[in-house]
Amino acid sequence: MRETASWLDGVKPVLRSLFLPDPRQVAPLLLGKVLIRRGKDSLLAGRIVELEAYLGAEDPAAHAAAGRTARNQVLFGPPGHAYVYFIYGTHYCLNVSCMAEGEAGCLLFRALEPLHGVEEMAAARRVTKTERGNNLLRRIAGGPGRLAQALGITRERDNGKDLTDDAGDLWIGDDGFEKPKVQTTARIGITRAADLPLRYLLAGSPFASRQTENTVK
DNA sequence: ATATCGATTATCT
DNA sequence: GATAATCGATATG
Repeated sequence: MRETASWLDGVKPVLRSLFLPDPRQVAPLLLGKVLIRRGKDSLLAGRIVELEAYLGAEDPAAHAAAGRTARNQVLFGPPGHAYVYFIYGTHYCLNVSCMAEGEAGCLLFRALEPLHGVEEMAAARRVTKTERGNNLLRRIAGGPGRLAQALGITRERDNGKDLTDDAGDLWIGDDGFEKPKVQTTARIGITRAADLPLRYLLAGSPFASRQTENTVK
């Protein structure tokens, strides 16, 4: 208990105003911040090393492209809130809403560097310790579906949560990490507007979802 | 190392 | 009825 409490010393929740601009402006500011999940007796945390921007009506790849629906309504709400969707019948993905109410930009969390609660996250992911070096760590949260599973994120539990509220159980903190060098590439895994350079990486991070396709555009 | 494929369901056409 | 912002397994060089 004392262990986990002390880990959060000096970690302050980010301000909602961080999420007010266009997600393309927010992404470089959000890289290097820490995503935190609090359980009853656990603290899970990882540094944000990979994000993708999704825009509004002008972005055919965005869930908001066709306007407001039951699924995507959080995107049209105030900034700094969790939009969680279920995909391929198997995976959850976490986004944070950006821009003012009524505008639907967001950022998809694509990879974390595990920082705290590694054993618990590994167990949730069912990865074993037989692998060496960063391979195990990368398999814990190196991908949008993986990081959601590592932190136990589901739509039912987390959709709509305020990620700037450190009294909640899912929030984003600033631990004073240096301003990161940012690398930009095309987005991954989409068919529409696949060429836009809207994927943002903490440059050189070994914890990104993929090590190839990381060329600077 | 890269390529291809199946899983499995909420959501939208 | 088709699709999807993924992942892990399997096959192949």
